[in-house]
Formats: sequence, C-alpha cells, structure tokens
Amino acid sequence: MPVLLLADGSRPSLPAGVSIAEALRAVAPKVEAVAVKVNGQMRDLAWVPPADAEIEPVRKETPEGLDILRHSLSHIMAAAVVRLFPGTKLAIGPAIENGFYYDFDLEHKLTPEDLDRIEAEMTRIVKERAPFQRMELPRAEALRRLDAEGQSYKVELIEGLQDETISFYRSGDFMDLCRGPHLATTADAGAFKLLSVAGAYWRGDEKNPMLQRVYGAGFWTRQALDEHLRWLEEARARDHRHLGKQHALFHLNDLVGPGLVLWMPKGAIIRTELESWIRAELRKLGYQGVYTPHIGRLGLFRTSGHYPYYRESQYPPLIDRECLAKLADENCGCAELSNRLEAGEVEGYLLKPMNCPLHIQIYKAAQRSYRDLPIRLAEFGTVYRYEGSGELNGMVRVRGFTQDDAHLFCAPEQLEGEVEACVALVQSMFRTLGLTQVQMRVSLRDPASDKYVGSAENWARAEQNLRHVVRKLGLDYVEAPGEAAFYGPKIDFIVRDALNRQWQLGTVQVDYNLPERFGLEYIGADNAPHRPVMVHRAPLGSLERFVGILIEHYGAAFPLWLSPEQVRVLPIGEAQTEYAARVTEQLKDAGLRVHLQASNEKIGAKIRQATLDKVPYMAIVGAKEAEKGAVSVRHRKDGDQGVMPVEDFAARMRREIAEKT
RNA sequence: GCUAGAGUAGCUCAAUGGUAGAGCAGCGGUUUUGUAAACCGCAGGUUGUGGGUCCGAUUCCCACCUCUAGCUCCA
Repeated sequence: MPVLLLADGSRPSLPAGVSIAEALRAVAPKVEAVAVKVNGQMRDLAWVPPADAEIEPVRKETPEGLDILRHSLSHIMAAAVVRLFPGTKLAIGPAIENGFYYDFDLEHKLTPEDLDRIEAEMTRIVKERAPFQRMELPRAEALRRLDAEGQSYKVELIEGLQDETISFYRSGDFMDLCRGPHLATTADAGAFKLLSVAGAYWRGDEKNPMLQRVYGAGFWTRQALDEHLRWLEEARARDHRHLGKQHALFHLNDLVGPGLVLWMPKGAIIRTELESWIRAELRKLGYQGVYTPHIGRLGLFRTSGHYPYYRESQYPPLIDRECLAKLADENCGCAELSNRLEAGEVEGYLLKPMNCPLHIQIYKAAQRSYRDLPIRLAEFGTVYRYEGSGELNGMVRVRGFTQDDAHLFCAPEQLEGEVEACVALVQSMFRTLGLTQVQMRVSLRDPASDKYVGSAENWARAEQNLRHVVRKLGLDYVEAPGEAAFYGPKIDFIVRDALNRQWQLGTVQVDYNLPERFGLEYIGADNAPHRPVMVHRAPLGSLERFVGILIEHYGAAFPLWLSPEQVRVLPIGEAQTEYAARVTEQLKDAGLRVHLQASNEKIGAKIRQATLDKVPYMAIVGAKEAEKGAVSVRHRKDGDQGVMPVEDFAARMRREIAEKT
C-alpha cells in the first residue's frame, strides 16, 4: 500500500488503487495538499499511486504549493486569452514570485482594458469548475497536433525535450502542453489580479520575435492578494524618483542628458556624509586616496580590454583634434572611421568606463617592493557607461556614476587575506546602514562565452581564491556562472531593502589578468620581479544607485546623520523669533544642520510641514521655553519628547549622529 | 536597443477640433498663533520638440526627444 510521509514523522498507509485526493480525504483530511511529491517528482492529486509509493504532500501554503496555484492561474489566463482572441499562439507561462505570467503571440495589441476583459473571462472559467486533466501523448502525436493547431512555439518546446511521452493538461475547452502538476479544478484558483502587459522576446533572445507578456498576481486568499497589492502601492509611494523630486534630492534633466544625475543640495549632503564616513573607515584600514581624470587615451582602454570588449556600452571615443582634421581631409566616412578605430589606427580619448586602468598607472608610476604591498588605492571615481535607453531608471540605473572604488595590489600570498578584509568591510558597512539581509553570490566565468580576458589557469586560480574565502568565513553563498567581470570572478552582495526587494550592491573582485596585461611588477625578497594580484572592490557599488536605494529603504526619512536637515526650529509666535534665531545659531554651532521656520503660520502647520519634510527633530519654542533657555523637542515619528535645555538637546542629537542610528 | 503606453503650471492631476482649469507650492496682504493644514488676493502655460492636415490643433497624422512597464543588457 502507498505510504504517506507526514511532517510529524508519522507514516500512515493510504488505500491502494484510488487517487491521492480520495486517499487523503480518507486518511488525512486535515492535510491541505495541492499536489504530492514522489521521489522528488511532483504529481497531481488525481494521480493514482502504485502500491509501493512513498508520498509526501505538497501543502498549499508552501512555496511549492503556491507555485502550483500560480502556474494553474497562468493556464487559466491563457484559456481566457484564447477564448477572447482565437488564434493566439502560446509560448510559456510559468509561476513567478507573487504571481505568474504568460507569453502570447497575437495580432491584437493588448491594452489595460483588455486585462479587465481577460480577468472577467478568467473568473468565468473559475466558476465553470473544470477539472485539470492530465493526458499523455506519444511525442510524434503531440507534435502533429500542435503543428496542426499552428502552435509553433509549443512545437519548438517539444523539439527541445528528450521525452518520448509528452504530457498535456486539459481544463474545460482549453488544452496546453505542460509538465504539471496542476490544481484539481479551476475552482481552486484562489485570488488573482492581472497587473500589466509588456513585451518579452521569445526565449529571452533579442533576435527572436517579441511576444506580449501578461503579468498577474496570485494568492490562495483574497486577503493575501490585497496585502500584496497594498505592498505594491507602498513600493510605488517610496519610489526614489518620486521622493527625490518631492524632497529636492536629485534632478534629471533633458538638456543635460538621459541617465546623468544632478545632485541637488540636499542629496549632496547625503552623499557627502556617506563619502566622509567611508573615507574615515578606509583610513583606518590602510587605504590611500587618489584622484584620476574622467578620460584617458583609447590605448589605455585597449590594453585593459575595456574598449575592445565593451565598446557598445561606452560613449563613443573623443577623437584627437588633429586626427579629426586629417580624417576630414581624407573624406573618411563613419563606417571607415569605425573600422580604423577598431584597427587602432585612430587615436582619441575615452570617457572612463572603470577606474582600474588609471589606478594601475598610479601603481606603475613607481618601482614597487614586496615591502610596499599591499597597496590600496581608493577613489570616489566617476565612470561613464552607455546603458541602453530602455534600461535607464532614475538614480539606480544611470550613464554617469561614482563608484566608492578601490584597487588593492598585493602579493599572491596576501590575496585571500585582503579579500577577506574587503568582505568584512562590506558587511560592516551594510550593517551600519541597517541593511541586514545580505546574500552573497560568487559570480564565476561562463566557460562557453568569449567575453572574458585571460587564461583559464588565471580564472581557475581566482575562482578558487574566492571559494576559499567564503568557505573560511563560513558564509552562505550561491555560485552564479556567467556573472563574472570580464577580467575576473567576484563576490557580489545582494541586499534586501525595507520592502524586501533585492539589489545587487557591493562587489569584491579578484583579478590576475589586468596585472598581466599591464605588466605590473614588484621586486620580491629574492630580488627578482614578481607579478602582483589585484582586488577590485566597491562596497556600495555606485553612490547614485546606493542613494537611490537608501531613499526607498528609508522612505526619505533618513537617519539623523544622513538627514539633509537635522532639526527645524519652530517659533510659536512672532514674539519668539529672536529667541528662535538664537537657538538656531546655538544648534548650528553645535555642528547640526538646522533651519529656522519663522513664517507666520500656526504651529500646527509648521509641525505638519516639518513632519512631511521628514526632518528628524523639531525644536518648538514659545514663551515658556524662551524664559528657561529650553526647547520643546518633537520627533518626526515619535512625537513630543518633552522640554529640555538647548545644550541637552544638542548633546542628544550629537550622540545619535555618532551612533549612526 | 526592442514591444507597448505616456508627456498639460514648480508638484499632483482635470478638460477640449473653437481664447487651457483645480488643489498644493510660490508671491502680496490680513491674522500672532502651543504640537499634523488660519483667511483673502495675485501671479503662474508657445499643452515635450519639429513638421503636416484644417478657416482654426493642446486635441487628428508623421518624425524626433524624454519618461514609464517589461524584455535584452549591466565591466
């Protein structure tokens, strides 16, 4: 008889020869299963298990259970679309985080109004309570059927499968190629909402036709769905583009150019505070600050590999004036110019896409001894990358940005220690900023790709170094082939913000290749030249992206040390203006960023404004406070903090600033 | 870059093939205020840019620019 493996360790037997659904009803009616797992393989509830099967229920509320719901929802949506738009070709329709999508190929361009119609049709399908029925066809038969129906994408999918038997699922009048499992019937489909429609390439390849992808959210209960929709709204309200405008933190302007950020005074304060803090930390760790220009000769970037390997994601080179005149004399066309640039016959300058080639030149500017190593060169270096127009997004995806960059040059035997220290630095910085959910990813080379420089040995060595470090530190990490930098593998830090969204921020990279390409050396204890290893690292990544994320993480309510305006002095009436000005001066002298709000509004209005402006503290001064040399302190979130002497208030704020809380 | 959508006052948003409107913000005045919005007034626009259709375009058409969602990319 089949055996049921329950979470509590019990193993009840199931009646033989009946479906799982029936068996569960009889033996374990409390188990809310949506499918079962047998030897790691998922099966529907309608499946009739063999006598020796060991069956593990897949509960509704588990991630796997939710995936099944969402996957079935994508089928129901496809059924609705096919009903409304006959002749629609189906591509793929998987479950994703919080929902599902399905890719369609149809003439009609789907609009938001269509989403409402599709949703209504889905509701109808749910009410039809059609069971999801699995059926299996021999491969040839399956291909014949789909080909006859003109489902060319499905044909392509089957052609990619090895299986001789192909499974389909039917629900009502709709049938789709599918591995399963599915809900028992469409009536179990929980709560859903279609959210958006957007283009998506077939199989994610830009050479393929673009399909229309409809996204939906799906949950077991209306309540869970509503909660998710509320969360989406909260995320929208915290959008850094919106808050950045509202709080005058940064500005993007057509005349300046897309993806080029103007930091407004208040945003600049946040950035300056971050930079000062980082500089102080780096000083303690033996880094040296350097400055390098924004452009450098093309040859420099040919040597580094940036120009040949990433030409299309850079601003085009600035061509030497003399060279340009000569090319004009020769009537050189654009295509010809492009060829000559590639051949290295035309010289010019490149807006730097990375700082490393310039830092390397600083290393090379002197003869280095093993006694000098490691040399750690740090710079808030501004780099330029020509991101595709569709990729730009506020501050978090831009074309000009400043990295909190540094390059460490060390002897091979020092390497792992340096990487370790870098990892520790990144972790401590995130901790300070309240970003506690950090995941590490070891990003490796994709051996099949030709976008990397250097020898296989160098790569193997570097990848081993990184694995040693993460294992030694006992850190949780995932490996990601194909995510490496073009010169070396890296450890990336993926952070979840206050809204549980993921961002790739800091990075620590090991590089044997650029030292080789640039012929870097140091003289060892044996009086012979040796090749150093480089570490590239940027804890925050880019200040633009990082501040953009911080805006959303804090919802513009920055901790005191980062707040552009730390305290606002609010006089009750005109009689206190003079005292309020004195308090303002006193707080300014205590090193605080303070403003006096002496307008003739009522105190309630001033408090409201300061609260909306997310100013951490308000110092309210009326007749009573003026008499005692005190202020009535109010916090933007915690409200009234009581009356205290101005010095006490300043000390309290200074303490809070020092603690960076 | 690709697909779809959008662009109206500093911000958020209305409206229309026939002189473009509100709230907030701004400015001026009245009010002198005790912990999340006092009152009155004024000003603010080549409706993204350039072309076209039309007696007339902000509205319709075309091109371009920028933005949004997603795809692709992300050294």
